[in-house]
Amino acid sequence: MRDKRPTISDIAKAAGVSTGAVSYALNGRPGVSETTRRRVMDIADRLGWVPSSAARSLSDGRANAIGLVVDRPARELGVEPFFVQLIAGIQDALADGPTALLLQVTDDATAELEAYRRWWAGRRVDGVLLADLRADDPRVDLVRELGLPTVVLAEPVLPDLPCVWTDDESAVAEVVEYLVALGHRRIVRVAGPDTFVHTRIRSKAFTEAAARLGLRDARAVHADYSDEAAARVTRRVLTGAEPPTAMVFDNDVMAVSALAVAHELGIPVPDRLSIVAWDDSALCRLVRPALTAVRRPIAERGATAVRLLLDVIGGGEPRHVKTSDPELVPRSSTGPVSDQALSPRR
Amino acid sequence: MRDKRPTISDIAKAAGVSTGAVSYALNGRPGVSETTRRRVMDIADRLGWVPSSAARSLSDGRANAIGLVVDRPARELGVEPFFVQLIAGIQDALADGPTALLLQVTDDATAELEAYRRWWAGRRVDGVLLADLRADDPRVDLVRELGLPTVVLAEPVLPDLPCVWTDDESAVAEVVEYLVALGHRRIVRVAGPDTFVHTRIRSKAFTEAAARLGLRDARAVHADYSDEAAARVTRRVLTGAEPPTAMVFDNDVMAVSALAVAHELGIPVPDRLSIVAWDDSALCRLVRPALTAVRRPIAERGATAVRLLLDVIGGGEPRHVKTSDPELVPRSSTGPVSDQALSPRR
DNA sequence: CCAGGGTGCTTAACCGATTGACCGTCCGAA
DNA sequence: TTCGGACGGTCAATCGGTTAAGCACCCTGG
Repeated sequence: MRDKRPTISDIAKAAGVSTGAVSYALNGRPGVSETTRRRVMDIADRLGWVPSSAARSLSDGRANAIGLVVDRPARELGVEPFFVQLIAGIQDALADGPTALLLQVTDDATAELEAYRRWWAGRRVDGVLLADLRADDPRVDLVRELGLPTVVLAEPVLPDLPCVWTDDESAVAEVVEYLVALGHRRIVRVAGPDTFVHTRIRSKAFTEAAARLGLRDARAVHADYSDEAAARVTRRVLTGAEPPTAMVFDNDVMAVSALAVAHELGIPVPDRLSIVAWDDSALCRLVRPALTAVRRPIAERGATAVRLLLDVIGGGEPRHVKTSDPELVPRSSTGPVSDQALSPRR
Repeated sequence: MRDKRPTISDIAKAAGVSTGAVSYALNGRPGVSETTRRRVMDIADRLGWVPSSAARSLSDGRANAIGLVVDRPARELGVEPFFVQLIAGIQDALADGPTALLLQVTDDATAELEAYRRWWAGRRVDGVLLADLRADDPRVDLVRELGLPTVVLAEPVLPDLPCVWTDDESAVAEVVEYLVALGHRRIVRVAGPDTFVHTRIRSKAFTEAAARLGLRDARAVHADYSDEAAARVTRRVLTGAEPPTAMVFDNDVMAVSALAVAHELGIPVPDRLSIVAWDDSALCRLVRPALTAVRRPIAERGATAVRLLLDVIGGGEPRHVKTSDPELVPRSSTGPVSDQALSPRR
């Protein structure tokens, strides 16, 4: 069976006009009569014509695709719903346009840089999305150097690149206030790596909120988002001197992992330990006790980022956009401080 | 700043030869001297040249991309690690080639068909991967009609399309034997929708294994992979007459959901109920008790499928490929039947 | 000395679409 | 009657590669 994907010259032949006329007709540009336009469009429809993206790219210089590189070990990826939700949101914004999503999953920062370079030089994408911004992120320099249209999923820390962000700061404050209202004073935050911009921002907000509320025993420790690291850290914290009565985790996986550790140590949740997860997910809903979590509008963020990127690609001004605010979803893993938890055990 | 992405004509100018010569040189074809070739390649390197994928596609007819449509509601997606693992495997096989992955996430079967049509007609992809095969799947007819190179992630039920599959049948048998060895006789399987080919295959294997081992009380009920449906079904089954002592779930989310239900009903796991999950994941590892699960080589399957697809695109013969076998990973959610569980409560 | 055959390169057509330049035809106005 | 536009097209260049065909040049053998 021969390839029967029609081209405009097939249409031109069928309509008895030149390919130029067909192009004008199909793109709704002046230069052809209404009669001819209708005839051409009917034929195109009948033949199931779809413009060759390669040909179009070549002549108008647009790839009609945007790129996303997910730089995270596959194992971790499977667990965390973050990227999947992000991608769902991206697709939502892309759904009825001609633009496609090019995805690369890698576990190597150099490969990520290389991907951007290849995509841009090979004209495969018109722009890219940058997730998980780090301090002094080399990707930022790269996209600047390349002149590659970019939208960054991060707080507006870069003046020249458009950022799409969620107000984590106030959410952190809200969580701390919520815990304090429940009577907690010894709160430990298990943060992600300090290299991430959002980690620093949350840390700063955490420290400030603690100071404002007069908590002297609030502190942060770092882990790498994995359940193993979280388990290690949690065990150390809970078996150390002056164990906290509440812990806040920077993702859902670590929180669930901590839940298991508490279970092993015979520490009842929430009676002697309250747990809050960052990023809500089915994971949080499904475990027992179900986890209190901060739900961020991740899909919305992806969609917003795409719209902004398409705008920038189209020549729009780069600007920062804030999404709707995170929401604290209280479930069964948080509760008032019990007398038992407050009294130092001996 | 002007666009500085170089083309072969930039290279040609710099090297003092024609673009044709440059093309021969860069593609390792005869027709240029070794000296010229080296000079051209050095210049290309220095300029950071990458071939324009559009131009290449246009002249050789290859898009250098493959497509994957994920047709699943975003909510569900976030939970199940299946697709993410699949994508990770796909990327692995794609990593050092020129081929990219085009991803579409949708929750609408018609949109999926439309995507294949558009991608193929628009020459955006050279081939596609089909996941979650259903009985009488309309996608199969479509790819046949289009002549679109395809690899199906399913048991080899289609003679003309290459399939990449995992031996679920023997895994089902293994699970049943394992449970029977622990003393279980009343086993309920909570399956996915019967429209999926793999559901039917597992169901058949389950029935056969039960018959072979003389279980009269083995039965299957259907759910839709969601935690809600699983909770509903599990509650009904566990509170009904002759509740099972073991349940096997078709994915991890449903198994975790059942764990929560058992917890609520005060049914200890594994003392009075054993639970087995299909598809291992961090979810299974992190909950307490940790779930016994059947681990399938999902990433391997994705990688194998890609290699097969690239082969088919390159003109290779379509053939069926079996991946390595699933593996039963025993954890704490399964155990011997207790006397308590066997005695009908009254 | 010349035919024959590699080398090593250039030329030009081609892939499928877009688009500026150009060109008949017809109509209305002067 | 003739000139000027508007209308409705065609033509050809262009995007960045690939590749068949052609063409100098040099070496070799007879």
